[in-house]
Amino acid sequence: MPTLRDVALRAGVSKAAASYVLSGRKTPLRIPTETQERIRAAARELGYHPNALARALVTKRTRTVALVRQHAEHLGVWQGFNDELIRSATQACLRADLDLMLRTRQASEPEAEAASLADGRCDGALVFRHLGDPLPDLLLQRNFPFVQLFSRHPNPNVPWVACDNTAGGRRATEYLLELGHRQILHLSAGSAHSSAVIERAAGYREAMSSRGLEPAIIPSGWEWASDEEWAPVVQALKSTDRPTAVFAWYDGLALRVLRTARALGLRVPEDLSIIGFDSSVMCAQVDPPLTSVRQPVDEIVGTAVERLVAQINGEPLGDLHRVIPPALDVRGSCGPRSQAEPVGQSPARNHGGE
Amino acid sequence: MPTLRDVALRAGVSKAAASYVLSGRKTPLRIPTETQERIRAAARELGYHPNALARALVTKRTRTVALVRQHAEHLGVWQGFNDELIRSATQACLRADLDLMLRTRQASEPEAEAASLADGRCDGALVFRHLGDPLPDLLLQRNFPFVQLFSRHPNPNVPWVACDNTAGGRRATEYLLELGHRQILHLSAGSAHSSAVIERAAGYREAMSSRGLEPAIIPSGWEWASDEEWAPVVQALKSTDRPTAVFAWYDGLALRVLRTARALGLRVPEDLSIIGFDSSVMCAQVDPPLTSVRQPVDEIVGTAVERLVAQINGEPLGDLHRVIPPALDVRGSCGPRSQAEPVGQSPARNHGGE
DNA sequence: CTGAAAGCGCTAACAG
DNA sequence: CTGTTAGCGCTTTCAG
Repeated sequence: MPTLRDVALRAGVSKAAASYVLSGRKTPLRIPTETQERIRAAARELGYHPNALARALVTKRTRTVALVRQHAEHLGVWQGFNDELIRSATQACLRADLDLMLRTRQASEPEAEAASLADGRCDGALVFRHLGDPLPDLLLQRNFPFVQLFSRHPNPNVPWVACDNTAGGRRATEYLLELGHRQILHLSAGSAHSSAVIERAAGYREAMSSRGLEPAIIPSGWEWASDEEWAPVVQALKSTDRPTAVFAWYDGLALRVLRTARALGLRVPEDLSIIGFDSSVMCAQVDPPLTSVRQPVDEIVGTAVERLVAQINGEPLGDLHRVIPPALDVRGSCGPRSQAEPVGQSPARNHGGE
Repeated sequence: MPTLRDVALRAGVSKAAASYVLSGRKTPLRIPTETQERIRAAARELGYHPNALARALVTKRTRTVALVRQHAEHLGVWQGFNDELIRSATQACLRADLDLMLRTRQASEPEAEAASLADGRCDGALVFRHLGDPLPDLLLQRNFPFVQLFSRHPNPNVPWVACDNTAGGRRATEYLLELGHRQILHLSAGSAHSSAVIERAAGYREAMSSRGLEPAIIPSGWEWASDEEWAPVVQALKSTDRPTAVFAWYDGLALRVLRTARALGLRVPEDLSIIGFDSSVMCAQVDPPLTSVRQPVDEIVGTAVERLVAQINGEPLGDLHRVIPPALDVRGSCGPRSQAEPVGQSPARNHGGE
């Protein structure tokens, strides 16, 4: 690989001169156009390309940011969502002229991980971690630029960009309420690993309570849960006073409810309405297409990258936290509460619910 | 950020000594355990972490590999597949103690892209590009370590790891033939952007020809195609001598066929059998679950990473090309040819196909 | 067994 | 306006 020295030698100038014209910054000194051309020609002939390591070592800039996810997520959880996250991050980085690094090497301890993030290879990080993960605080301590994605953080100094999940949960529930449903089951996560889980449930609770309805939450159930773990859901759907609608905290779960409903002989949306969250690509692929609350991933990630760049450039962020409103993508999995069971009392088939 | 000099100073030793014990390599010189401990303590107290840039500048190793995809794929094409690729690459890299870099910054020309890949930040690359992309040849010229994924390459010096797509296409077709189907439509890609497309079609042709059947291929149709572009498929399914089975070159297409079939009032698999390729996560989510040929992504990517590492370490690769056999994941979208139309002649409804 | 010194390839002061 | 010089933080050879 030819180095800057080779180019300088060939062009008959100093390394400094070559560096100036090749790195193409607002040159503080003027070099004759003729000389510039000579240098550029030499570089071209040699197939010269600057060594990014050497350059970064002195400039302290790599034009690379890291995307740090939960290690456990390597397992394939949140399938569609991860895909969208990467796609979105890729595009945002493309716009910002940044490369994206996926941190895969396992660190022994959180401290080591934080330290290694700040090892010079990346200018900053997009952090997508579980609630309670020590990384954000450690990064803050080290003064390393980062923005947390999709989740709030208890420490007010942690910058984050997230969807208004409470509003989303409320919206989903209200949509179901407007359709006449009263027995609405919410499927939440067993261990609340993100503020999203908690907030979506909170939104659900709010909407139910404001109508004087009793919230019903099954806090278990992963999409890939064993049949045993999924049993409470099956049981709920089988019971005589079963819910007429289900709001799942994310699409993967909603999809599983769809399959379970079908297996139980329940028609969707006639017998059971289902609404998910994230509005991932799969929603449009299934039958009926899944109605879902959309987290504007592109906007969230795009905003996060913008703010990360600002932070890297030392610009003040002003407000550290950014809340993006969710939207509702109505598809085909929700319908009015069954005609056979009109809103209110249904003398014929009232199983005592309400 | 504390540097090695700080650690050395604090421990009262030279930078060299500190470097030796902290980089923990098979030390060519022995340092007293007591001194070692002192150095380690100093490092710990200072929260020292080596600067990866400076280290890489001299060692010429970054323990990072790049994943280079087609730029157009930022659009969301091959949705499920991309997801699996990243997940798989992440895991393979984790095993090999490597970080994964997604090259997102757009290069003006192929030469510039090749040059920038070799800018020192990555030790090698996993290349997933369209057929005819100039990158592999350029990388070869530069002697930069890489392995191409999922596709063969006309240049025999390009190392690649791919699925036996011809066998996969044959397998899918034969499975349908065994179920009694004779009018089998193959959905291929308009512009063959990977050897996979071509080979899957070739496998289909082989299987059909060996039974003396006429291949029927619609070479258009992307999943996200406009309705106009999709029209030939709709037309084929509507025609009186419509195919009784469809083999789509990848799952996204198969899923769209499923939706189209449903819209046309065709039952799957009773009226129409559908088989896809890739066996992506979505296959299990739809109803009926999609039968699909599985490309063993983990094995392909895992092998590629292994071989990339070998190449980086300067070990000879032996055979440059690796073919991984596909598997068939039977789910619920294929059934025997309709009872109303028994294999062979169907006096009642013979539309002259065969 | 240890420590000084050279240098990886580049940028950015600073004299000429 | 140029070219020389001094590092960035680390590894590694080579005298002590």
